[in-house]
Amino acid sequence: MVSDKQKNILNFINIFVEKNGYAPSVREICTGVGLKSTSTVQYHIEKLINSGYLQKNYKKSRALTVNSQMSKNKIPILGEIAAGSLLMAEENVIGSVNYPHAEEATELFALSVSGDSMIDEGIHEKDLVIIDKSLQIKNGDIGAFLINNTEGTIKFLRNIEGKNYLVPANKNYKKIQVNENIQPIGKVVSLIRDM
Amino acid sequence: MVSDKQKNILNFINIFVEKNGYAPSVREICTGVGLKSTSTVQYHIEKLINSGYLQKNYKKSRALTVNSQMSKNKIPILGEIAAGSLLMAEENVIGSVNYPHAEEATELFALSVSGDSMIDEGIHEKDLVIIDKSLQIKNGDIGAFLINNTEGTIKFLRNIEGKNYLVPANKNYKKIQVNENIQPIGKVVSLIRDM
DNA sequence: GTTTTATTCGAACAAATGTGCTAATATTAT
DNA sequence: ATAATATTAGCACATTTGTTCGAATAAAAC
Repeated sequence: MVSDKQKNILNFINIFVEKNGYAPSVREICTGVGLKSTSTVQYHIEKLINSGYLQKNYKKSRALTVNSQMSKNKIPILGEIAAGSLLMAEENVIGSVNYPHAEEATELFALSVSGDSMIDEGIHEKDLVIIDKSLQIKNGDIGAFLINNTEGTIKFLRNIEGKNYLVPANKNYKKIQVNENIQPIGKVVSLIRDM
Repeated sequence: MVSDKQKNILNFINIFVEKNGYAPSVREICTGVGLKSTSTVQYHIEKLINSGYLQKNYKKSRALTVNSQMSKNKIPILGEIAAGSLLMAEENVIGSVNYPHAEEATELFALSVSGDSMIDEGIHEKDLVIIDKSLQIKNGDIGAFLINNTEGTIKFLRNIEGKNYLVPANKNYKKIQVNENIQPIGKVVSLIRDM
């Protein structure tokens, strides 16, 4: 739907806004992405608007706004992980949350905790955990895992006598040995609880 | 240092940015705050810049940025509450954190949790709790309290047989009856944990 | 190959916008 | 009252900036 050049422009705008606190002018985008004509930039901006990535205010300068889904510091909240569905599929997004530390929001998402299997670690039901897909889950880390392509869960990953286990922080639950039905999603990097 | 009109202008800019995603032009500020001359606005803008409230980029349109301390969604993190000191005194601010739900940042601040007296509620040492000074702490709420003007603490407030107690969520600690040495700071409304 | 579509450029225009200058008025200090 | 300071206004000017039109080039489809 959007070409590389358009992604390039969107990215430039994002970085510009992040750095300067206001959007670039058409001509600043020109030099920023290596284009010589303002109308070429207009052309791409219109495409980005039609694709829903940008918003504009007619005839106002620097009145570009990047739509929230792809703006920095804002990451999607996923609902229950549906069977076989792609994790980041849009139909699973039930909201979004600002997350100040996010540099690259693409690797991050939030998941609402269901169940009490991590209660002893102070992770409650309804808490929001931030998951970084780009970070490998190491021994001792808390990670998000997908079981049988059906169920999402938050657990400790622990290596015991050479074997990997998903270990809950609740005596009422048992640890599960990692097998081919369990795939890692990402490392839990943060927790947000509203009261 | 800054006059009412200048605060008025700063507030207008803040709201405008919040609403539109980009800063207002000089003439938009004119009509927004009820001034008829662009140079009057320039005059006030320069004052606000000299006072450190605003930043500007010379000859660029809509290139105003509100300095972070007074921008929305950003609230101060306080360190240990020093004896007798005013809670929000600047010397106690050790950082700041973005908090998406903040409408009026003035009533909110963040406190780093020390100790494990609320461990059974999943509130750990080093967690960041967001406190709303404008919300009264009611029976059953978790609140922040100042004891003997010296020590800050997070506890449940519970009314037992007509008397108010600060109740920890940890069997190793005892509840404390509320007396004149204990003053409420605000209600704990959120928790952030980085791992 | 031809046609269609996507992308780029150049130039010109009108509007929006920041700035500079001078003067008038209001407020405060002495 | 007088002087100093703060605030406001009006106007003109130079740039910046978004927009538009036509045409050239590149890429993709047929």
